[in-house]
Amino acid sequence: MAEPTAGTDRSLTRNQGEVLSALKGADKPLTAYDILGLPKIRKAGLKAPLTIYRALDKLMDQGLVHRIESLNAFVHCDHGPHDHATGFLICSDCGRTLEVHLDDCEDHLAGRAREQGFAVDAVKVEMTGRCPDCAARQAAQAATS
Amino acid sequence: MAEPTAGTDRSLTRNQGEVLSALKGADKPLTAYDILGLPKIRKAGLKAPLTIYRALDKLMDQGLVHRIESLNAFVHCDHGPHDHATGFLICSDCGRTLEVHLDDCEDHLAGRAREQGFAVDAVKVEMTGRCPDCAARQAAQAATS
DNA sequence: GCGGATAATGTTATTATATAACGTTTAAGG
DNA sequence: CCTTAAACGTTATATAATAACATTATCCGC
Ligand SMILES: [Zn+2]
Ligand SMILES: [Zn+2]
Ligand SMILES: [Zn+2]
Ligand SMILES: [Zn+2]
Repeated sequence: MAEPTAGTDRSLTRNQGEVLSALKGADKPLTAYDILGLPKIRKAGLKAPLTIYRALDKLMDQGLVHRIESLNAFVHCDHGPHDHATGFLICSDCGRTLEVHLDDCEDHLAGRAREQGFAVDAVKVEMTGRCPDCAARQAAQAATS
Repeated sequence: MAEPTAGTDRSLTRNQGEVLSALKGADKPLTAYDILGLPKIRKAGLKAPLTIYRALDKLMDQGLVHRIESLNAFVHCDHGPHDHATGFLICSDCGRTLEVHLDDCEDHLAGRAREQGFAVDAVKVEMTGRCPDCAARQAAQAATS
């Protein structure tokens, strides 16, 4: 094997491709069991949870998929390959998420950790709230009442 | 009831007190089932998962306990009642965690969200790495070999 | 192409985490 | 005392993730 460096797009296996495609086709994060339940996935012959989890693990290794901890769900990465960490905005109303770059904020956070003698490997940021669409809808409903 | 404002220390029920005490006595985050398995907890008569989860929910409402999403575990809050968000440093070696204030970094993150039209309710930050003790131990072992 | 190594997959069972449903008890307030 | 809401007990169930082990596919040097 060409021993790809982290993040390289080594060609995907069939299972990995199916799972990635499923996530790309979704408009919000899917749990492993959500994916498992998709007709396309069943038709492709993927029928055990472990099959899904294994594919997800590899996709995450390659940075093509992220895990949203607070949802136990997975989402396709819509950024290019990124070295610095990203955060997620999670709409508690519609369930959709938005990935945002952290840039210098990551350094800020890691610095706070270093003050404590802590060597940081990975930073995860998840913010819950309302997306523009849902916020607008709520405002409209409030005006009506 | 005195209708306490968020974060006030309304007196705890027996179950809540037992669970909080268990978390205070631990040196790292415990899962609900970790708590359920503690002799003290069993002796106190708490024996169903739901009993633990209910107590944890109330304790989190009061800001006395935090949930670590990436561990599915819970930890006693060792800060005073805090309005701004906090983050957690998680040692991937020993499993211990350290709570850190986010202060202005929270504003920074929320600002990033607002740029996207997103109204943020809550910010969760979890950083994985090695704590000072484990980093030192690793360094010592590396020197020996 | 052959042979050995490595990675991916299939299959079944099991563990771990969390909630639903429903009835009972407890505590507060008029 | 009576009402009401919160907390609790109990059982069953839903959801999320991994263990164990056999099998197949792929890569690579020969
Ligand atoms: Zn990404
Ligand atoms: Zn929304
Ligand atoms: Zn805290
Ligand atoms: Zn440590």
